[in-house]
Amino acid sequence: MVHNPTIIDIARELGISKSTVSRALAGHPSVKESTRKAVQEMASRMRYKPNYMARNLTKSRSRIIGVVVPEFINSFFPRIIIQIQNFFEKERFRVLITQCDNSPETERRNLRLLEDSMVEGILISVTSKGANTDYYNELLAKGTPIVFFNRSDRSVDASSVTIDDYKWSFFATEHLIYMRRKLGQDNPSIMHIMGPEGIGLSAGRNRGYEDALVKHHLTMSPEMAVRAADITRDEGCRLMSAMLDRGVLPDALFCFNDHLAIGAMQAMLRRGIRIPQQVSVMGFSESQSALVTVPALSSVAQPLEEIGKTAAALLLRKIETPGSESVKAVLNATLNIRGSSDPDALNI
Amino acid sequence: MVHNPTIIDIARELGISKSTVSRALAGHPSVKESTRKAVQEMASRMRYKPNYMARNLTKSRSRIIGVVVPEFINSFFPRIIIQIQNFFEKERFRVLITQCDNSPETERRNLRLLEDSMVEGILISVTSKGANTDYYNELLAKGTPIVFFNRSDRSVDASSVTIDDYKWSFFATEHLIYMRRKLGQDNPSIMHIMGPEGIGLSAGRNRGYEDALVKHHLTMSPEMAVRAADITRDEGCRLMSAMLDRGVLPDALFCFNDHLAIGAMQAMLRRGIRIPQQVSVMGFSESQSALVTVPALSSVAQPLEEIGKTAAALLLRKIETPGSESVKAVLNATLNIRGSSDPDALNI
DNA sequence: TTGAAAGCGCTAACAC
DNA sequence: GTGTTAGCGCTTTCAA
Repeated sequence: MVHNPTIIDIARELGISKSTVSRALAGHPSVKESTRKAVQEMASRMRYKPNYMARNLTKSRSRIIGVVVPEFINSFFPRIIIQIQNFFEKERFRVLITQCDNSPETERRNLRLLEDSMVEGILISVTSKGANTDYYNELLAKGTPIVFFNRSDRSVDASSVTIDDYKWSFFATEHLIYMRRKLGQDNPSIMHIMGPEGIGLSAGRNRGYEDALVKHHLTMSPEMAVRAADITRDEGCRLMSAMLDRGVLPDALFCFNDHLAIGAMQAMLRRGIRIPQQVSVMGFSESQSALVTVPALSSVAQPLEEIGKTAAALLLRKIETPGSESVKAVLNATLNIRGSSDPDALNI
Repeated sequence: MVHNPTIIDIARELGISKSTVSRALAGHPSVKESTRKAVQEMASRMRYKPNYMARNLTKSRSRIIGVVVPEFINSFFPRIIIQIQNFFEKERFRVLITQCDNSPETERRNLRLLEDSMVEGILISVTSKGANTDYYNELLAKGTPIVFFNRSDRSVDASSVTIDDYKWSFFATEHLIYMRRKLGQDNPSIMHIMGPEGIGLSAGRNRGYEDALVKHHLTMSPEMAVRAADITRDEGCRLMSAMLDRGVLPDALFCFNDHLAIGAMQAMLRRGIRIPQQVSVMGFSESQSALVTVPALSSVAQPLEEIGKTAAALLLRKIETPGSESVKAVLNATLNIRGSSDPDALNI
């Protein structure tokens, strides 16, 4: 490794002191125009690069922010992360990304890694409800701001950016009811594949489903709401197959997410069940595969860009204004109606 | 922000010098057992955390390695990155991940970011052929090791981890030929949607396709090999539609990647063309959606875990043994035969 | 086995 | 305007 030039080298070369070089480089107003010019020229001539470790040490700042997500195999979190990176690149912060394979233990390890890396703030989507609440609070108490996005820990006093899962789940279910009634089924049976207990969002989405049934005076049979162990395609396939094996065919199906919905669709299509004619299907939080299935999968799309930007902006504010109050931002989602629930959209 | 305890605090508390504390914490053998114990206890009692910026400054190391990928919307790169992170977590390195939206300019910005971050090494999958060769060489000359993975810049003298795109593309094409001949078509027409010129891999995959045709004495009509502008589903759909509009229906289709293949399949299915009965389809580099399409898409699967681990290990070696020679690792891939090319696999 | 002292590269009072 | 000096928190000679 070649020795990188430092401000001392520049100073020596120019016969001035390193403080002046430092000030000149920092654009400090008290530096004479001519010397500033000279310093800058010499700096670029010597290919000088500031040593950010030294700079950060003196300022005792790291200019790093940390991100923790449950996974990044699906495009969901990566799309948000891109926004976060774009935002912080402009602010001259580095972004340290960690993912925890849906494991709360790994999430904890990741938080520790970020803490050890002296990040100035953390953006996190919680992996498992309540598992690391103590750590979030500890970090906050230490003065490290945290902003939750998508999956928040509501028991923690921090900013968050989410959508109203209850509301959109309600709308999604309502849409399914409308579609079946349009076909003349006054009392359609609506099945729901619930998300795992560990995911905080599951409860809200489940309540939305239930309340939609209540509003439309539909009977709520417990066997129609089944709990998923994870949120994969295989699990959706397994649960739907089990239901069909019991000889039950619902009129519509609302799933916690797209992967479960796609698996369930595959299980049905394999048995010759026609979608959406016999069963209307609706997923949640728009996956990449939603447009690949046949028919295309209806889903609730979240404003990923806005989530990322908003969360980043909220975090920056906390970093720059330590005492500032927390904001719970609730963004709007979109109901993307496609062929899996609406016969009129089949050609799309 | 509360003042974090430093080794000075520990030293004062114990009435010893900070050098001793430093040595005790570093596990230096010359420290008396009893003082080492005392220091460690005090350290954990005070919740001491080493300031890595200070430590790195003195050692002039960053313990950060950088990763540059073209995108991480698809699961391909994230799966590799996870391996890289796991590997380097054990080695107590932080991993700085950047993605460049398939833009060579952004790739350059990312490299600069990594350079400014004083990373000790870089793992990169090249976005656009030749665009930043000068920068790679510059970094190498400066002493920053680089390891290419998946998409390498062959003109640069550095380690790389890839698969033999030519070979697997050849096999994939051959498989299509076999399948059509099995159906009695002695001279099947095999269409190829080539990757963009900018992607270095395109050439190798294209040669594999061509040579397979040659080997099997099939005529190679230039109109059967069309160039994709990008590697998206939409582009695949567009190109296939154009082909069909010209009244041409190939017997088989080999695509640069899965997304193009899926788009092309959609274009065909929409017009009632039957896959694999009328047209056999084969993608490349296994996407998440390959199992979601109906029929499921045949594809060439790359050993993502091994790619990640190998690349990480090669980089670490370069970091630890600066002079060590470069290694061009070529890993094995797998032909995943599914319903889109093989009628016998339709039920899978 | 330990302490004193120098220094990693930079910033920021405080002088002049 | 610019130089001097004193750190930021840690490691590492060199002495003792």
